[in-house]
Amino acid sequence: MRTFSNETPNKHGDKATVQGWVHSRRDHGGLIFIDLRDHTGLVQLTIRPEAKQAFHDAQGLRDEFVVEAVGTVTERDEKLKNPNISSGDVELVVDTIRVLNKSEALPIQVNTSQTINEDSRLRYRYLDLRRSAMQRMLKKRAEMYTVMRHYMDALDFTEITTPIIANSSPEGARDFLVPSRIHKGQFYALPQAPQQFKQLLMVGGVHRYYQIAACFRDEDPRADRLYGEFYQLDLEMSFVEAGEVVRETTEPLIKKLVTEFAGKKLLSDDIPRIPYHEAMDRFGSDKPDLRIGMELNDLSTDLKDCGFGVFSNAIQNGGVVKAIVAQKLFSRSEIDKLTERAKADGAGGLPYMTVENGRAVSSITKFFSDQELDTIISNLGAQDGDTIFFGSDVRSKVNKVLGSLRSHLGDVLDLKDPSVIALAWIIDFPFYEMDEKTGKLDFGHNPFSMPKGGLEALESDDKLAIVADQYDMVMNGYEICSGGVRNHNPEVLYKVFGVLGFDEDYVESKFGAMLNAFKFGAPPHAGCAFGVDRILMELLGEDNVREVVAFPKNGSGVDVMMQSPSTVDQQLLDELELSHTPQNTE
RNA sequence: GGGCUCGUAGUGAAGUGGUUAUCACGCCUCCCUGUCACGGAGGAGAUCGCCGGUUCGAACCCGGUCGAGCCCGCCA
Repeated sequence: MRTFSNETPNKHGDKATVQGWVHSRRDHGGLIFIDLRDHTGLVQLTIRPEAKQAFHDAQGLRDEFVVEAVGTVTERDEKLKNPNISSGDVELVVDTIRVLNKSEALPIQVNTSQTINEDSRLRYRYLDLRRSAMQRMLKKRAEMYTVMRHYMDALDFTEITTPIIANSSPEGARDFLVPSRIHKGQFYALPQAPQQFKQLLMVGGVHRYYQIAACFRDEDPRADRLYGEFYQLDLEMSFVEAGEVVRETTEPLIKKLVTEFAGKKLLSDDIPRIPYHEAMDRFGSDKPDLRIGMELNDLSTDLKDCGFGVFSNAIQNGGVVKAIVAQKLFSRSEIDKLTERAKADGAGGLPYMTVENGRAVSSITKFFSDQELDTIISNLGAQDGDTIFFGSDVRSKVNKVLGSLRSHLGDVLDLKDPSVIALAWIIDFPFYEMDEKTGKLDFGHNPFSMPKGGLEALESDDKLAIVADQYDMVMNGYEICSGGVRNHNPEVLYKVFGVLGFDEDYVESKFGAMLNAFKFGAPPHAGCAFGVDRILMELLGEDNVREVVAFPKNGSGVDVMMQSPSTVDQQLLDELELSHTPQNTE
């Protein structure tokens, strides 16, 4: 029993039984219309007074009552057809109606197009999910999973689930801990990623592994980052090099998702590989949105002797002067707002020039020679009607400020075409990075990646020059995939941690299983993991990941519907020998 | 932990110092035989997040607090 689905069209004169929710009721006194909704959409029920009992019953119906109606499918008169719903050519003239369940007045309306506060939507997510947009989203996620599974299966990948109750890992994000009842004082942890398990599968002779894996991280969320748990298409391959993962396995899949699954256009069919440092220099970001032009240009050489102290001093102190060109003249107040943003990112200010009649116009042009001004315009290729924004400081700060400004201007100038997907690989990440505050060396990215050059590279003096055999994919400014050629050599793994001052005992205590495994014939292997929530968000044109998840936590890590986290029974705490300091007990 | 923005009937919004806080949707009652966001008449529903202060007078100004969203930190 179902409503009017596209697969089984109902014809004029058919008897039909339909079940669903009352989407809206239009009571004309002597004639009642009900829009009945189920997962396939809407159908109009027409209840005439001749069907005496049904008419009486229909008068008592309210929004979101669950009902079953029996009647006759009837072709509507031409002028009564409703092109807005798929079953709009017909209606069900009802004989009998049965209320399967009633509904109280709703806290949030299902049949409305007005925006509803996210807090209310999440509190009543089961009502929110009844809305067609959310139904569509759930279907699309399932469809995406199917595309992924078919693709991986066809490439001889084996789907293997790895433990959810696992071990705390010392590097990376904050863990969710799970206390052990049997082993007092000890803890499991929910995995941040199946990283170690999948590498152990490679050692275990699994040729190609994948799973759509739940990952758990206790870090503060963002619009593009869920709190607590998220899903990755996690894959790993043995006896391969980077190219086989990147070109032969993941690129065809992601292109298929962009074009066939999402119906969007690729900015370019060839997916560029951009070294990390080049990305930072050109875009001020390691996850650039390539739909936006406006690359960062280095003017340090041209302006090192200029009369503008802010610039020349920055350059003399080892910094840089860079600029981006926006194709718009901004108002004073717009400039002020942009300046505020730049300052929030750490800039001292936001110098700018406009281009009018081929000449630079600005309150600061007086500090520059005519030749310098001409050089600025010609090197940037700036045209009349453009605004040039400058950044001057140490390279990393200029990149950050102008990179952030570039992305923002991409929104302001409407340069992010939602029908276009721009992909890029960012490669050659620094293996180690210097913490600017503490001056200490730390991992730049994934410590399990193979350093390019292996043991030899690790012994070089310039640790910051060591590059990881690692590749991240960027989609429209979001990191959607991270992968690498793994370090399968125990000697190199000891050394990787040794550079940071960790001795062999430490490495063995934290990664003993993997180290041991690598001593028994670990095959070379490589892989990656796609963030499926983020991919779905971008492919569905959403700007918040919570929109593509059935039951997300809110921005404070709270499930306002289920009211988790929550306190637990004392007995449970006693069994685990856990105690806690009570918060104010109201 | 920090910054910015916000908090007004069930929902979404208006109201920037002055009688009884406005509107739309929803809800309740009545009328209505072709609507599809049906229409019409009437009605109920708000301690303006909470606490304190300034003022003759506060939804509005100030301080604090709680909650939400976005961002920074954080996210190998």
